[in-house]
Amino acid sequence: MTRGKPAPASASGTAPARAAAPRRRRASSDVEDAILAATLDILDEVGFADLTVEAVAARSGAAKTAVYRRWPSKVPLVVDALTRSRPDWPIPDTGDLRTDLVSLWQILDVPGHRWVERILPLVASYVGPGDGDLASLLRERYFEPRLQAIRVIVHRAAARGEIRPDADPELAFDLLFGPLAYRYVRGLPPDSRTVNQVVDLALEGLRPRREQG
Amino acid sequence: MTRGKPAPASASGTAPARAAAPRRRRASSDVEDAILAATLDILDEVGFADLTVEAVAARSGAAKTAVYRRWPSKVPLVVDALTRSRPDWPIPDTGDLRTDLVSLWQILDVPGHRWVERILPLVASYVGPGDGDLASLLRERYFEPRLQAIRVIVHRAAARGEIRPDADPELAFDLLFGPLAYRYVRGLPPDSRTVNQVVDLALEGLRPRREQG
Amino acid sequence: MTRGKPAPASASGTAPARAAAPRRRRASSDVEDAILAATLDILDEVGFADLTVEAVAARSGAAKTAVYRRWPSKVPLVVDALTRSRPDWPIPDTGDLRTDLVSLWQILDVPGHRWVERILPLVASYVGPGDGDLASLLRERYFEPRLQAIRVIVHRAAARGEIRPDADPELAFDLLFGPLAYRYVRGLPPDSRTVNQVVDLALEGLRPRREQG
Amino acid sequence: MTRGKPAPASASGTAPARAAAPRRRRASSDVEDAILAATLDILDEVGFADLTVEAVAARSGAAKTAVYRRWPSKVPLVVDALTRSRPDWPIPDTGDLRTDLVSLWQILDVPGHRWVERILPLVASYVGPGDGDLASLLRERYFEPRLQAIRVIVHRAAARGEIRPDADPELAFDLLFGPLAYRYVRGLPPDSRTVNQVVDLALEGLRPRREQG
DNA sequence: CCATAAGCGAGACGGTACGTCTAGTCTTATC
DNA sequence: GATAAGACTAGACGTACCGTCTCGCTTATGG
Repeated sequence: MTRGKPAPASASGTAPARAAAPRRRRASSDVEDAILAATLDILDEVGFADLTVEAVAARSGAAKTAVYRRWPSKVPLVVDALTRSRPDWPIPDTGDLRTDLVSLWQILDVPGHRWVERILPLVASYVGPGDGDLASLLRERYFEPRLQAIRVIVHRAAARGEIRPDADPELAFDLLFGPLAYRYVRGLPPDSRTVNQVVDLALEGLRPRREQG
Repeated sequence: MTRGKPAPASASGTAPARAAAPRRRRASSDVEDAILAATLDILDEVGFADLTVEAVAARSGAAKTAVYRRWPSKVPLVVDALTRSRPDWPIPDTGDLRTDLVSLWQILDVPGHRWVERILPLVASYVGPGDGDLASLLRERYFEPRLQAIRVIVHRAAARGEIRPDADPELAFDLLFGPLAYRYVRGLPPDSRTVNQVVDLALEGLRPRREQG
Repeated sequence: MTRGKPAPASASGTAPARAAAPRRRRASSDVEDAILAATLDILDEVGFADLTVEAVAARSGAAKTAVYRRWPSKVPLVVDALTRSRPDWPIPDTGDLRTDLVSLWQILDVPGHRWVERILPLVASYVGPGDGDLASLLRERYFEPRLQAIRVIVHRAAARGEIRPDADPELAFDLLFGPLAYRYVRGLPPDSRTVNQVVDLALEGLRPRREQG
Repeated sequence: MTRGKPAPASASGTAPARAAAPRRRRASSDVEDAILAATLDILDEVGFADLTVEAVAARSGAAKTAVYRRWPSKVPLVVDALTRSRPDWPIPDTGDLRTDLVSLWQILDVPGHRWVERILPLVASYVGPGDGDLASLLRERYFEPRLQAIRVIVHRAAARGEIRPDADPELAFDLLFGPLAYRYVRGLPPDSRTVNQVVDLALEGLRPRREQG
């Protein structure tokens, strides 16, 4: 038999009798925005592990169907929500490589940025090699903009003669973001002093100054 | 938690941009016929319980809207589909009451008739006392023609002196169709032998012959 | 990725530290009884078509899992609920066939009997030929006891010489229950007058009285 | 609503009547070993996200109870399984800091080592600040041995005069493991060339060669 | 004869319920 | 007393349809 509420069973089918129900329907992009906003809210409140699609739907006022129509499951939804907005942060250009790198991290790792730097690496670790499309999305929306910022910063520094011309920005990227992300993993979130130290080491290495003389 | 494909990232949605096929539109009666035909097809294939309006729309090539514009729900749709055609079957007139009744059943309960006698009683049981209009439709289109046939047959038999003049055709109707419909309910569809026996009993009762001598 | 609430994450696994939750668990047969009772309640309230497994679980205080562990879906559940109790009604023995048959129907079709005679034929019509086990259950629990009652009544009547000795009880069964069930289908529930008429006709047929003289 | 198989009609339930197999009982440590072994097997097969306690119990032949008696949930179980064995790997001592660091990573990140370096950082990211005991376990069993190895290596290098005496081993640790773990997160597992480059950069920084001349 | 309104296919919308899966708890009977 | 087995409550999962509602197009109709 039928699920849901049955029809009012009005006649055989001769009388149309539109009863003019008050239910409203939102535009598609409104629904999408509401879902993504609810996702970010819930991420903030309970974290990634305890976020459920059910709760996202309820919070956003959308039907579960509306969520699943757009995202096949939780991980792509969260990735999309966290990386939706175009990167609008500026690439630091202070004239000094060290200051640029410190500034970049400070710009990115802020509460107002929804803790993206904190949550997304965790989410990323759920993406296996089989999820090609999702991996691409992550690369394009998350890693690539950050990598690009490093490229610009490193390129400028090389132009200034601060570093050797053939320095690899991708390694610089890993060397900056890797240790700081690792600090979150270790349960010791990096403070500004740590960021400075990491940048220093990334820049200067462990060798004593005396060898350089 | 499985991963899965990411959203197509539908670009916020300014341009709907339906390009697609050159949509055709059919005449209203064509749509109606297609829907009813699809309903009967699907009834044959999966039965009443598993028939869905969604499938009817898909099969008929109509939009769900087009179905709901005409019928408020599944039950009225099925009733309409099953009883649409005017009763074009002949009322048997063999000169013998017993033969008339057996013939009547044989005329009605044929595969080509879409098993109406089998399915419709089930559908009818879904119609509650609150569904006045639908109940009326059922009565007019299904029960009344059959009852009328019995009336004619019984009247002729009474005129021939085969039965007592005050015999109630409505009871005769229940007494013929009831047991045979019940056989379907019991999972033991009546064969022609059973039909004969039912008619015999309906006609002669259980009394021993000796009382009649 | 875990579903549901995460563990309180107490320690590594050295400390069990059971927090002594107040949740209680019931014995298996209690759960079964609660589910069946809830099923009957809901059947009474909303009818078969609108009964949902979800509601049964909620009403009974059981988890949906507990329902599905025992019954694969709604139809078997309802059949089981409606036919669970052993038939404890007496087989009438008034010394008169006609009175026995009328009494039998009056005994069965009572409100206190949860309208079994009304609902179960509808439910039965959902059981297809493929549902062998369910059809068997129906036969054993519903049809067979009624058929057996007819057998006893008819046998006694034959012994008394009221009817001919070779009268077929199964046909008598169809001839009594069929028309009355059909009356429900037609939306005209039988009153006691109708029951009397059906029994009379089943017994005496439509033959004119003159043959009896 | 689909039909389906009826319930086995379990006879109201007076007699439980467990016949079954003659259950054997294993020693406690056997059970523990079996559970941990099953955990590692399943981790290899389906990864952390899709590992379930249910599957671990089934694979190990233990009851779920036996698992929950020892570990409160999946994360502690996995942490325990991955870090159970005492660190038996040697701390490299080649006389060269660079070679020591490369060797250390090669020793740790081997397939036979159950991909601990790959999986555990992911698992660790599930451990929140509230999970004090679990965080301690992680630190003691995973991070501390690796940190200690770095301490030894760095200390030796400082003694040899390879690096300045006040170099911070903890930063060296983050600078070595962070970027490599980050490579897994980015979906680009580090090959030996990458390990070399990371070590080089960690050691020499981005400074132009001219300063060294 | 052309404008306009009704009806069309398409399909997303908020929902309900489905039947499945796993979590973590608790009972039972066995050893 | 600890065990294996497994039923229990709880609740999220992802799917199927429900009946409603835009949305542009197409085609009759009526001014």
